[in-house]
Amino acid sequence: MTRQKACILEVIRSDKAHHTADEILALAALRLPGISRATVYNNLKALERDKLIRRITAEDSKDRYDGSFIPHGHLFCTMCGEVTDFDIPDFCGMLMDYTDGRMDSYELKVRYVCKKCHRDLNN
Amino acid sequence: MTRQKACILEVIRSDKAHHTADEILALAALRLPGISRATVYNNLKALERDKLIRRITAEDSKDRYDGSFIPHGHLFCTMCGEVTDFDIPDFCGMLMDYTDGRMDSYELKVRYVCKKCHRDLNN
DNA sequence: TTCATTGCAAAGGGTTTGCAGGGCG
DNA sequence: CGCCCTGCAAACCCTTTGCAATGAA
Repeated sequence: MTRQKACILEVIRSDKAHHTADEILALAALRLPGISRATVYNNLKALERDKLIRRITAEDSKDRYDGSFIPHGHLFCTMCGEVTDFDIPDFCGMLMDYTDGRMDSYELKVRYVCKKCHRDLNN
Repeated sequence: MTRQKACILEVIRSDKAHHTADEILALAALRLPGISRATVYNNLKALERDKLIRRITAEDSKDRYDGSFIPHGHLFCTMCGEVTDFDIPDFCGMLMDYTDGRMDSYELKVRYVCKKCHRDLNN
């Protein structure tokens, strides 16, 4: 665990946002000026492999990183863009059953209309 | 609807596999020799916009395309990269319940080790 | 005719890699 | 001494774009 790796992990964990590699580089550079892009990518890969962070493949082809180790999905409101965490009790267990225990991880995105926007629609 | 566009759509629909743009180019070229990479990408984008195909953002950064309209998730083998359709009975209904009927669509990716790769691991 | 579409090649953009220098056991 | 990590730059690879030629309506 080098200073760089610790810093990158800290950056990802200290913020609920799901940052891109580039954003992580910029944030890490505030504390460790001179940290290089390659180091960020190296460590993101290593941290993901060690299950300390999760990679989210977004729509725009830039990967994003999530420091939460608790599996959960995301609700995307198609009207206001709000993103909410989303949990189905024992969804992991269900997927484990479906894959005969061969599941590694999952990613669930649900596009919907949030309560507030739905209410606004009916006014 | 040009010959090229029809051919690309036909290639995607005539096969359950989730092909990459490159594979689609190769398959389309069997029928329309000389079809260009740019044309394939142009049409994939147009077809996705018109909801005639679905784009799947895979782990390896190559996008894949799916001609099926029926909602379903995808299993990604972390070893061989194969992508398979995946259906949880009434998953849509379940998400509808969770969102009070406000769900629009969902995307479910499950990383796992496929049967074949799992068998190979144990030999 | 008219204008979107094609095909070619070059550019783009995120990610990965080769390699020399450095840090730590 | 050995090994892994860093940082830099160049390479990679998939995808997009600029532009002249083509073809569908």
